Amino acid sequence: MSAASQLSTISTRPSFPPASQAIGAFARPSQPRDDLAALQSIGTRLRVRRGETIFNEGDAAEYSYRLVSGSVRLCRHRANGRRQIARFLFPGDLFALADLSEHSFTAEAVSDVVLIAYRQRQIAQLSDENPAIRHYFVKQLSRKASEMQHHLMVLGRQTAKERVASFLLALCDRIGSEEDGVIDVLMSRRDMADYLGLTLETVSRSISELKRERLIQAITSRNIKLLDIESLRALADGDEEI
Amino acid sequence: MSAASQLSTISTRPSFPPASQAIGAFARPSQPRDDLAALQSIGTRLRVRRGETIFNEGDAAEYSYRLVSGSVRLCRHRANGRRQIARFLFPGDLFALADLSEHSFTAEAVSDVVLIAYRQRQIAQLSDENPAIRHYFVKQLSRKASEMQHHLMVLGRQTAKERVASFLLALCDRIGSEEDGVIDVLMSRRDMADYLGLTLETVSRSISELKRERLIQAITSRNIKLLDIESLRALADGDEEI
DNA sequence: CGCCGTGTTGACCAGTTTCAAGATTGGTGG
DNA sequence: CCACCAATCTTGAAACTGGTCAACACGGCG
Repeated sequence: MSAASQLSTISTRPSFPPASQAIGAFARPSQPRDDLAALQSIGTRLRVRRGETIFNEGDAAEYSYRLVSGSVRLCRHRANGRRQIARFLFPGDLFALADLSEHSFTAEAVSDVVLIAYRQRQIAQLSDENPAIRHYFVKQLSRKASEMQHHLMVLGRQTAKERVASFLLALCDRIGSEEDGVIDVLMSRRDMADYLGLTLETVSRSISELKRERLIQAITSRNIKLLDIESLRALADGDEEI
Repeated sequence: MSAASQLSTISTRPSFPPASQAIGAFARPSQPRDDLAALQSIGTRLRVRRGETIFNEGDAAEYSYRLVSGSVRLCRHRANGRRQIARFLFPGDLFALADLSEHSFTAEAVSDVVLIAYRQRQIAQLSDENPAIRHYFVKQLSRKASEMQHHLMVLGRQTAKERVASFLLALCDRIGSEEDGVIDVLMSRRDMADYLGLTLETVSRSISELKRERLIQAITSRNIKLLDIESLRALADGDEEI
C-alpha cells in the first residue's frame, strides 16, 4: 500500500539546507556537524507524489526519514472522518525517528516530495556508536517537543484569527523568502484547518480578515505576503489590543 | 524563587510503581529493568507543596526529575493570563529529560508531591555510558510524543464532552483503582479546563451531563467513579451514536 | 470553452464562553 | 463539635465565536 514499499536502493548524498535560527512551530532543524556525515551514506532516496501516503499509523516502523524537498504532513485519522495534523515537515526535517515498534501517525505528501529513508536498525546502531549523532538526535527530539507544546497552546488557547496568524508566521520563519516575507503555501486550506483545529471555511475567513486589516496580502491563494509582521506577532501572542 | 533551590542532599532509593499496560494520554511509564538501578543512587529527594512552582519556563535546566508521589502539571503561561497545561505527571514519570539548555515549560505541583532531582550532567553521562538506560530514556520520549499527539487530537477535533470523557478515561487508566473505576481527581476544574482547552464552567457542565447520562457518578467533586467505561470510550473515540 | 478542484462568502445555527448568582466543600478557630 | 470563611464547584441566561450548509468565484487544464 504505502510508498515505502517502493524503496529503491539508489544511495545519495543529499545537501543540507542552509543554517538559520528561528523560533515557533516550524523552526529550522539544527545542523548536524561534519562528523555526522555517516548519516548521509546509508540512506535510500525516495520520491512520493502529492497526496500519496508514505506510511500509515500502525505500520511496522522499519524506516526513519529525512525530508529533502517538498512538505509532508503527519496526521491521525479517526473513524468518523475527523483528522488532526500534528506536524508539517519541511526540507531538512527528520521524522519517525522515535517510532519504536510501529508508526504512531500517518505520513502523507503535501506536495511532490523527495526523502531519504534510513533503516531503523542502522539509525539505532549509528546512535549507539556515535555520541555526536546521538546528541544530534536528542536535540531534534527536544526541538520537536517544544514545537508540539507551542502547538498545544495554539489549539487550546487561541482564537481562529490568532491561530492563522501563528501559522503564517511559523511558515514565514521556516520557508519565507528572505526579507520580503513572501511565503509559498504548499498546503490546502483543509490542511491548514486540520492543523489548526478549525474548519476550512473559518481558515479562509480569517485570512480574508487579515487581508482587510492589511496585515497580509495574497498574491494568489497559495502565495501570501506578510505585510506587518510586528502586528501579526502581537496578534499571535494574544496581546490585548495591538 | 523556584522550589528547586531548596534541593537537599538526602539521597534515596525510591520504589518504582507496579508495572501495567495502558494506552491513552496518561499511560504508565515502562519499567526500567534491574540494570537501570544506577539511576536510583544519584538523585536528590525533594518535597514540594500544592501550588508551588518546581521550575519556570526559561529557567536554566540544571536538573531532570522523577515524580515519586502526587501530581505535577507542565504548563505555559501567557502575558494575557491564558494558560495551557501540556501534561499531567504521575508517580513514576520522568520530566524535563530533554530540556537541553533551558526548561521549555513551567512545572507546578498539583498536590503535595515528592520527587527526585537528577543533575542533567549525570543523566547525560549515565546515558552515554549505559545503553540500557539510554534505550529506556528513548522509550520514555517516544511514549511522551505519542501522548502529545493524542492530546493534539483531543484539542483540535473533540467536543467538550468528548474531551472530558477522554480525560477521565486516561486518568482511570493511569491512577484508577483496580476493577471499580474509581478515580481520585487531584486537579481542580480549572486545571482540567486548562489541559483540555476549555473553561472551568464548561468542564463542570460536561461532568454534570455525564452524571445525568449515568456514565459516571461523583462521590465528591474530586472523587469520581466511571460507571460505563464502554460508552465513555465510544464517546471519547467520537463514534457517531453510542 | 467548459469542467473540476479549490477557495471565498453568506445566512443561519449550535456549542462554548462570559458574566453572575448560589451551592458545596474543606479548613480554622471559637 | 460546630460555626464561619474562603475556595471551589455548579448552574443559569445572554452573548459570541466558530461550525454547517449552500451558493458562487476563481484558475488551471483538457
